[in-house]
Amino acid sequence: MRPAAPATIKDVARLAGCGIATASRVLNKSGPASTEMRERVERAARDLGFNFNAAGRALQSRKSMTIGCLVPSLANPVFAEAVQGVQSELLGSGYQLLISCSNYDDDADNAAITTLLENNVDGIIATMVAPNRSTALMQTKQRDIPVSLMFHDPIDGMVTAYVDNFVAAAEVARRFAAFGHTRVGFLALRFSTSDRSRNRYAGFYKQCRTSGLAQPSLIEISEEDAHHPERLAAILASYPDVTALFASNDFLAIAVQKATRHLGWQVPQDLSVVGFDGIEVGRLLETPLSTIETSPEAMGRQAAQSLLNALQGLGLKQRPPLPFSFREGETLAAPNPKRTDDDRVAAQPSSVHPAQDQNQSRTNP
Amino acid sequence: MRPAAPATIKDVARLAGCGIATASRVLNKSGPASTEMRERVERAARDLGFNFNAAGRALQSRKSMTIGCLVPSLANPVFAEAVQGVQSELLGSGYQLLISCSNYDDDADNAAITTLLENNVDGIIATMVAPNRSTALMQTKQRDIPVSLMFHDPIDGMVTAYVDNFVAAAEVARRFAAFGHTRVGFLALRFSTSDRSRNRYAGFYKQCRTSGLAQPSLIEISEEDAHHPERLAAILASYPDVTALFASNDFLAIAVQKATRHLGWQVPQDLSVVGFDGIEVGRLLETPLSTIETSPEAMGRQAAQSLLNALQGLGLKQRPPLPFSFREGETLAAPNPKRTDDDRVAAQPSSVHPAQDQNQSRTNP
DNA sequence: TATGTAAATGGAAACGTTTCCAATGAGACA
DNA sequence: TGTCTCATTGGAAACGTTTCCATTTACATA
Repeated sequence: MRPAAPATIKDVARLAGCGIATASRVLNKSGPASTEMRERVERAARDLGFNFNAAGRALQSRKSMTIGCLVPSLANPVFAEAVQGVQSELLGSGYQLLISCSNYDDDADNAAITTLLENNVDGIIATMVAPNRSTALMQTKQRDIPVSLMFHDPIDGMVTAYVDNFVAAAEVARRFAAFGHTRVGFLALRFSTSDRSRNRYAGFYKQCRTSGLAQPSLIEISEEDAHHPERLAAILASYPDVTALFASNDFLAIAVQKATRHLGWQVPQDLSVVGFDGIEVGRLLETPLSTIETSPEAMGRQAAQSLLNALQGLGLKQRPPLPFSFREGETLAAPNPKRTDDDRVAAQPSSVHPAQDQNQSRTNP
Repeated sequence: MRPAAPATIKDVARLAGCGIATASRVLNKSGPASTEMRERVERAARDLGFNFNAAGRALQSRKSMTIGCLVPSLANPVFAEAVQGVQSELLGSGYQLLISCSNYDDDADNAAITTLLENNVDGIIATMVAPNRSTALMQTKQRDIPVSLMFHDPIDGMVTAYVDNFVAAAEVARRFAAFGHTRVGFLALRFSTSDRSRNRYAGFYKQCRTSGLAQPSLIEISEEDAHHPERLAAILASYPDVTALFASNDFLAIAVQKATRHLGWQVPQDLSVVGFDGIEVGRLLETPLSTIETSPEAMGRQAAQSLLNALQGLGLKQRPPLPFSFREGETLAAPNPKRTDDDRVAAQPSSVHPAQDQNQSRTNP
């Protein structure tokens, strides 16, 4: 037998012996109905296994009951957890989650937003490469579709769920100073395309100066470098005077720990490392990672809450930044006075990082 | 000014000076049209910034161009990566991804499937607690909606993208035997609710017997235990004769490494540990994890491919299991002959795991 | 020129829902 | 009994699209 077409509200009305309008009112509890009619309709719906057809509803009500969510990648647990947070916040709300990933690509970002818009999403939650200059995002204003960002610091009056990257990064500089470090560095992966990374550097830089540290070295590396400990080791070796490194995310910080072993350095004796994000695995390392602990899930939840409020007509309101905390870990300590720079330079591998010069760029914020 | 209602195909037709049907044919390239008409319509569409309305389309065509995806949780990178694989495979296909998470809850699983069905998804990709006895999943048959599972071994003729857990786990037993271990254990988190975990144990158990090892100890722990190294340590200490442990996933294996430090044991000298999944962070540990390496992303891709094929009317076909490999790592070695059991027992902390008895259950597959 | 064929085109129905509005009926009050 | 109210109820339009089918047009052939 061929798949029986699902029952429609018409079928329910016919079985209940009433008009379609009445059936709709009963099933939606959206209007008056006698007790008897109510019972007849509900019974009919139950008997037929009736379910609303979302398309019909969406067409008529001009609401898709769907929320679009765009993140760079789900392979990054930070974003995956955020989406998880969004998802769980949306759970009882009746809204469904439409997902898109950009793989950190600006064009893909815009294409994804456009697609979401074509799918009539009622709202959008996004983390993008450049939300401030996304043409696609402009259209949301025109169409009056609320947008709630995640991770981004506030820009252009867009509402966002975030931790204050500037302030958090400054905290790291303060800790470095407290331990007596003077030459420090900032390690970033996608510095040019990540406003978060740039804000972290800015806050770090500012506080370094305030605390009397030397201007921090900005070390930008490629994905390739990050995945090859020996390459990363060579890069690190080319900054022999840096005694503490702030990595713009935990994965980078973990990669640094791994790379230092290639150099025969000890963390934190020879090099202190602090990460950002506070991913769970950082705790499990033999030397637990010192890091800025954030809650991506909370960001997802807050973004979802803001959006739901807006969708209820309560307005889209910016909330204060989410809290972060410094997780002590064991990768931050005072610089080792016994080891001289020469010792460390001597331990450096013979192969020098080929792109070393480019990577030594020291940019001001 | 209030948000301008988006242009409809009617507007396009009017501006192009043709019938709606013609406009539709041109825009969809679904029928004949003169070159001149084609130009007029396309120009009108461009000028109006026309986009199809998904709801109207879905209603008429009875296709939502939407695929539902249900996973236990996105906080687990294994599933997050799988979804990422699904997502990227779907990218150019015109299908959108609707996401749901069950948090490993059977009822939530069924509720989620029902919701997806109500949203008229054209197909479903899922990893569930118990797909074989999901009543909601039955409905997909009735409505002729293709379903493609991920991670599950084949059951009930359902199509699934998976690695052969039984065979992969047997490989671990073989490696244990090759290194000369005789007393081994299997550590599981959600043994009773995870068919994957059970299949891994079954394969492991079988091969242990075949290779002449003692019957492996089945050690089932709670989420709580896994997060508290001292608790896990106490549990491990209660299996003093076990020299090699197969953890049913990498996180557990990493937790074990961490817990052993509480006992003063060295991995792999005092205890060999092998994980399952092959998550990236395993590589970054000071002692890189030995594990069965799989590709969740590939599973997601394959599941999506199968579904897309089915959606094109090519039929839903089971494909052979995806490959896995044994990642050497450094947490598997020969048992240390110098350390006696007594030594190790002596190192065990005084506090004994309270639920120890229950956890010592040794079940046959 | 008349006829036939194929290509191009448009009208209109249908998809499933919500909701406006008019119609019905019952009870209350004078 | 006759009006008036108010609660129920149902008809029908509208949402934006696709597609069947009929009509028109152009052109080639007899």
